[in-house]
Amino acid sequence: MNIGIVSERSGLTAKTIRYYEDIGLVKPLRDSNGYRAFQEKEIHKLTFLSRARALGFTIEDCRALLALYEDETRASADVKRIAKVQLAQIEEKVAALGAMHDTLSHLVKECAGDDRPDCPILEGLGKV
Amino acid sequence: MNIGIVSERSGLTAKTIRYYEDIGLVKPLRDSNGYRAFQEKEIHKLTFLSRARALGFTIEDCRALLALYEDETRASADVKRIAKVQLAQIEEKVAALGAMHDTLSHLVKECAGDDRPDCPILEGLGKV
DNA sequence: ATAGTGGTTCCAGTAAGGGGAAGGTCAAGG
DNA sequence: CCTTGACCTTCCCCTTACTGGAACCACTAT
Repeated sequence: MNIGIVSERSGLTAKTIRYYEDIGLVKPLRDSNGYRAFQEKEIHKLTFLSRARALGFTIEDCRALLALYEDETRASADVKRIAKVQLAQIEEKVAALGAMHDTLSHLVKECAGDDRPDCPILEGLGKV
Repeated sequence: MNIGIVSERSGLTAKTIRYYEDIGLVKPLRDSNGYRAFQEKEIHKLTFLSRARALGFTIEDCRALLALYEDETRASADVKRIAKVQLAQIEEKVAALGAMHDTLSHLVKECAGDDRPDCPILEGLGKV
């Protein structure tokens, strides 16, 4: 599978995919013509990367998560430990998003959608 | 209020706060000694930036959201429109995080935490 | 054969900061 | 009064995670 298809299916640009190869996140094979030859497994990894990056996980977070996916000889105790750390991070993110969601949707509700300039966004956005 | 306090309260580093001033996200006053003098309102903005950035919103997303907060002459119709776009983004993020959470917590559950190398993470992580 | 599309590498630039130097400022203690 | 230490300032370069563009090679189609 060529990089164009992979780009389409994973949601990453070809540029980004090449970059991810550079830094060792994926290691596609090569065809005799020099083209990268991706397999299904690579698509899954890249799709995951696409999502995780959009959610604010760093490349190194992603590397840790992919290592779980990758390492055939892993001990499940390690997997469990790493996964738990990431789970905690995810839960924090969900909570923060939830708070932002509440604030914004409250705002949307309160805002009559008219031309008055007194939307109550101010009180909620950055509450400590 | 000096930058150190603001850093502590907002969760951003002093460096980042100065950078945000550079790019026009905040405009603290200055004391006669040249120190930045922040007000409560600035803390709220910075706290919000801290959270939003950690969740993968771009600076430009944040700028749009802060514009709502900032613009005293805004029409609530505009506010509502922008807020709705952001709400949709947030909902997507929550859904994606939810999927990652399910996958990982499933993994944590399935993984006995022993030394067997067959953790079932593979099937879930990058499902298209 | 030639155009067009899509692949390759490489080099340079951007975004969003971080590290650290060189120096000014303030409060406390001797 | 002076110094010490913590905190502030600007400036410049470094890093991360890409993005754009040039120059060139490969496959397909007319």
